[in-house]
Amino acid sequence: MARTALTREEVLETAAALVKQHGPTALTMRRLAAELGTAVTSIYWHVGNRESLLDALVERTVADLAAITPHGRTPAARIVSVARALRHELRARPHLVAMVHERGLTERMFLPAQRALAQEVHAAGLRGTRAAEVVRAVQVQVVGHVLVERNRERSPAQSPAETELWQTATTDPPDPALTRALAAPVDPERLFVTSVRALVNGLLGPHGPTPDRRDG
Amino acid sequence: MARTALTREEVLETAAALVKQHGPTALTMRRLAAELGTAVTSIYWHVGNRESLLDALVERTVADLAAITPHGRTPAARIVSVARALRHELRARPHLVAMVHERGLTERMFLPAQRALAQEVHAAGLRGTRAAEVVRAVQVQVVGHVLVERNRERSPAQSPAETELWQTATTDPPDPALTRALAAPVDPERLFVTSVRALVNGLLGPHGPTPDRRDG
DNA sequence: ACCTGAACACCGTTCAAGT
DNA sequence: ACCTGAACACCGTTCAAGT
Repeated sequence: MARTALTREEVLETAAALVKQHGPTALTMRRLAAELGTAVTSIYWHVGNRESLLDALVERTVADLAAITPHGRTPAARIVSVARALRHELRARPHLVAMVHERGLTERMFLPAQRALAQEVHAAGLRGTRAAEVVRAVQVQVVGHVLVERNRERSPAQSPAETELWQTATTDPPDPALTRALAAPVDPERLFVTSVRALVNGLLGPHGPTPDRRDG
Repeated sequence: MARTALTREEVLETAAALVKQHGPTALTMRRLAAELGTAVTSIYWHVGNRESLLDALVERTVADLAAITPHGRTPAARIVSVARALRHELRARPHLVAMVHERGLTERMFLPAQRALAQEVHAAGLRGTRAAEVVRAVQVQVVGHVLVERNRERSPAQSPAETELWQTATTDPPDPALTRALAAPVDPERLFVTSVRALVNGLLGPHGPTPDRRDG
């Protein structure tokens, strides 16, 4: 009843498919073996153990991330376009990105984008440590947004809902319209673009970062 | 060999201690039982199962989060102070915060801070949906930073290091000082304050959010 | 070089039985 | 009302044995 020879590539492919469809918890060695039609222990010969199998999947994801090219006229617009593209790519593979994050390889994954951002910040006239700060601020902004967004999506029914919580506030709200707006659902794309634009304006604009003062 | 009567409170306390010291994976029902000096199955009577035990721990963390009060003179400074305090609180209990995040209760946990931010944004003269957008942008900014920071700390030795990656760049870097700065280690506190300040300036300042245009 | 089943030490959970 | 041990169906991993 021998099947065609098992390859490391085949193991990785099937494992990746399992993760994409049902999340990382669904990737058990026994289930993977069943999917492949082999004995559980054969997998060990090809990939070592579960941990290094996951490592390999993560490595793959990092490599998969397509190169991102900026679009737009001004440096600010081009930076925002990189941020948007980045967000899009990350959201296309949530499970695998989460695994990259858990393994602390987010930095690695972001390198191509970082290069693109660096070029734009340079074009905007910033140099040295100040320029680096802008690159990093944008990078953190993007990763942070994606992580928070994903979190929000995974749990659409908060209990109690924000609405309810705001209604039970002890102090009267200063602005009913604000209260209503905070109780309403979020448009993540919109919030994302608004935030990135504000951050970039704040960093590139006349009020830019003040490297020497630390007090709030 | 009967010990004093087991209480739900005692179970939660011991479970929380285990998580704080060794992370959530260390919290197995058998280990918890050993720590408590009872049979594994006794725990089930008090907390149902592992899942609802974790739920209870998360609920506790949300409740534990101390009320945060703004400091400073201008609304912008007061917003930044809330952001810093928030970051500090979150970083004090990383494992539990991660669990709150995984369970999608980040929103809930942030409500007190959200109220404080709302008041400051109101004081800064913003109203309605625009004000709400600022509150949310700052909130995401803080959570995002904390998540990314924690990720960076958990894996101090990136392989290959950023330095190495930048050195192997195919295109010549436009700014050697920028390249050097990006290869150097990050000061997270500094990056955080710079980013929040820039975001707040960008949102409250003259270039504020433009709610109707969506193009980058 | 590659694959296998048996075995080990773990899990979370259920359940009938105790007091 | 509270606690217990036995049992079940899972894990990841090791290892001696096969070809």
